Amino acid sequence: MENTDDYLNSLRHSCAHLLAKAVLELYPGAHNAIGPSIEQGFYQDFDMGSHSISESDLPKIEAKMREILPSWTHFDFNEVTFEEAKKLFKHNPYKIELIEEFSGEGKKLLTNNPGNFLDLCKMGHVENPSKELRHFKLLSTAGAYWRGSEKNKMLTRIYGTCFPSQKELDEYLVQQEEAKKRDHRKLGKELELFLLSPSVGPGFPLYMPKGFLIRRTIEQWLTKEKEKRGFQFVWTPHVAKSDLYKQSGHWQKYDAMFSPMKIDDDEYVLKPMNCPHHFQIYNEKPRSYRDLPLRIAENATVYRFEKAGEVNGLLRVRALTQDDSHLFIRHTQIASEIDNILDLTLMIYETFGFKDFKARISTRDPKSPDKYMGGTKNWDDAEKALVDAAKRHDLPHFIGEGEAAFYGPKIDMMVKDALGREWQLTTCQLDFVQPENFNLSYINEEGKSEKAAVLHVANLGSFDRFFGILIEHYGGAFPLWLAPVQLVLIPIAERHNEYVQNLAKLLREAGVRVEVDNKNEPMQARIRNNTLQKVPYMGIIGDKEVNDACISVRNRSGVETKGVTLSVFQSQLLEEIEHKV
RNA sequence: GCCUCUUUAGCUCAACGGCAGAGCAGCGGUAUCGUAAACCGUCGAUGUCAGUUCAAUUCUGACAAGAGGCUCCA
Repeated sequence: MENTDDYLNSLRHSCAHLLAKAVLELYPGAHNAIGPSIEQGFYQDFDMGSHSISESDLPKIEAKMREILPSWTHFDFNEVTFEEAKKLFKHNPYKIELIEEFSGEGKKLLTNNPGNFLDLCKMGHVENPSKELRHFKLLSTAGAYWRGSEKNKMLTRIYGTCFPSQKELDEYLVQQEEAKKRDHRKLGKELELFLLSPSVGPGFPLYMPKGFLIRRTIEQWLTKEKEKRGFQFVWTPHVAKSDLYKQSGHWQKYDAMFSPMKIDDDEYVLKPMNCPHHFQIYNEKPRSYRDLPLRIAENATVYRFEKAGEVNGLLRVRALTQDDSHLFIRHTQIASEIDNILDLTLMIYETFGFKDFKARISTRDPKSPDKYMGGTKNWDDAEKALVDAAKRHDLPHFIGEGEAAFYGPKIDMMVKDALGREWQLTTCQLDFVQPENFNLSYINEEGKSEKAAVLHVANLGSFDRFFGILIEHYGGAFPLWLAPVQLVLIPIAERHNEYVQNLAKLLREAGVRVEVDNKNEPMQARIRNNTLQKVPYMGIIGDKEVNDACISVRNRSGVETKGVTLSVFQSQLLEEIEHKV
């Protein structure tokens, strides 16, 4: 596995060099910046000088690459000195910046040359590009800031991919096309789940009846599961005084708040998070150690000023509803509470059949320890607690060094959408700072006041993003317990209507979401329509069913079961709903 | 916010510097049918605002909305 990954990386990194050469030949004056191999292919950044390129130029560039390729029989490597390197790349300001940086870090400076194109480069190439690099395709262009910083110049990035064989390349491209069909924005429209209306505003999704039914079903189920685990639910308003966020520090540190508004003589904001509200509830009376852990939960809508270019379907919105909770705990309870949170999270993921996820544990940046508040001992313990918890739960995890918030480390679950982009769902953050800011304390066994620790937890993350991911995960074919319409009854002819209506009433009373499709269309058309709507079950009713008091069942995959007894059918449905499969 | 691209009917797509065309959906009929599309009729559109032009949906610009992307560092 390791070896094939290495080879794929070499292949793609080599291909990025080929792309650089082709673009530089076609567009004199352009400079290549960096061109790494990435998970699904590679990219190469360019400063295009006075030129600009778009996706319509890709075929031309690809043709140039194929023209150059036969002359690339091997890469020549050389180690060069700082002075040599600066001389060799004097025309390219990006390479010069890299040379100076690498040299400053004491790294070796390496160049490669496949024959006619000298580039600064780390190692990792194929042996014979002319033979191995044949199965590539340029995919898209994009703007990308030099080194990812908005302060730098925006470069032109070209994305492409490369595989060892044409078959693998073709399979990848087909798979990408298939993935687009699962896009939650497309399915959301086709299945009438949610709406993004320009009149309401970008990032402010509206849930249609079917979408809201699914969301509410998840919400009700999760609320029950949390109550079983000792969470107490609250409700807090969507607007609060700015001063509240000044006290929490968000006003100073958090950049996604909407502009404040004035009410009477005070300044108010739409709430971007619920923590300070829940802290008010905690502080409403003196707390005893016997009250802890105190678990306050809220399915709370918050408002965040996400950048216009970042807003994306349901995955990044400006009005989102978190399944938020704040756990007020003693420091000795950290490990066990994190265990409980991970247990619940894994139970949720298992219920929905999520398998491809990993945990990211965000820790301090060892280079700048002064950035963090809360005491070294606390941090050491907390980071260890998170890693230990991940290990205890056999979670695939990695450390995000330097990614912790200033107030504490955290553990997040990362999942991928249909197009392979990674999103954070679950988050569990330890916090030692807000207890200081808000004096969140309790009286211990000895009658003395101690500071609580706070765990900020959102198990789904937000209902919105989770729903978006869920739509793509199921490709719109929701399991029975979530399906907005669980069963459609299709009478073959008008004379079967009465039987069907009675049956619908019966099943509805038993708790099944059932509809009757008696539109003036042939049965085949109605089967097709409901299949396209991904209704889990259709019940076909004709003379035979009416006479035998039974039902003919067809599922959305086309599997038919004829002559099913009504009582058997009903209990099968109810059982499937109960088991959430 | 920035880069590139996109915007024609509810949906999917066509055409064109000179009357905007179809399928599906909707609506009105006819047909009442055995497991993924019955038939006939009918309604309906060039994102917004400017500019160029005899003429703009088409060309140009601004705005709006949408898509992909913005360190998985030589």
